[in-house]
Amino acid sequence: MGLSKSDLFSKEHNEIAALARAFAHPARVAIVFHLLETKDCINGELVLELGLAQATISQHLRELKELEIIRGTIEGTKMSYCINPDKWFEIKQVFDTMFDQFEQPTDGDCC
Amino acid sequence: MGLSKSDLFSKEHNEIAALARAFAHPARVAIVFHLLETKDCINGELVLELGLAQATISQHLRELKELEIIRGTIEGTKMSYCINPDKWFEIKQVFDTMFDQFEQPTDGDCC
DNA sequence: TAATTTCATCGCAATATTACGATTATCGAG
DNA sequence: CTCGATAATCGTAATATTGCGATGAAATTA
Repeated sequence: MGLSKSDLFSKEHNEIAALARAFAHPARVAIVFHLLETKDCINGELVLELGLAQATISQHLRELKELEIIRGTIEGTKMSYCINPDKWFEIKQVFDTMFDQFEQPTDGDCC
Repeated sequence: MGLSKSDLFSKEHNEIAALARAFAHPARVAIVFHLLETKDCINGELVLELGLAQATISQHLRELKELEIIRGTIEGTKMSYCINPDKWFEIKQVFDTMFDQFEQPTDGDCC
């Protein structure tokens, strides 16, 4: 069948998966990196930067926006997008916590 | 059309996306968390833990294994999986670097 | 050796994602 | 108000992902 019976999994696991999904496509990674560098951009700029159609980029932007990773404000006839600092730190926190969960197996080698 | 014209994107962006994909499904997140906690587990244990079929979990394990996030060794008729420490730290590094790329917009508010 | 246990793989169905052309809505310029 | 520019949305095709039953392979046990 299809996708994720999300009620099988804990809220935490579902949330991490949802956040990871945001970065699970190179176009969205590229968009985020572009925003990290220029801290201000428009859809059209990205259409030139990446080689994707306007509709496609708009769709990726919407996904990032729905997760509140980015914010957009209308700037005349253009749009200005930027990283949402609060969410950015929240995500960083979530992943940091996960990565720090790992303990080196001091005793023997496990496998 | 379909998926990612991965040659449109930089090697770095593709790699981040591939790593993020590993965590982009709650079942895989749950598996990783289970390994983080018990640092040793078998497929069958996970079938009880999560509510998925044996074949499904085996498939998720394979994806994690292909990315070298986990390793598995044969233990009699069972399998013993564990986190791959080297890869774990590498991934942590990749994400840390990305998250630290963000600079708070000191001057004005951008959007 | 035959039965059992455990996991991987195959093949397929169901669903999600990605991509894009076409259309629509909004704003600024003339 | 009309036109041009810009980005969101719609509809749809192509592709990827998930999930699982059935089957297969390898080791253990009886």
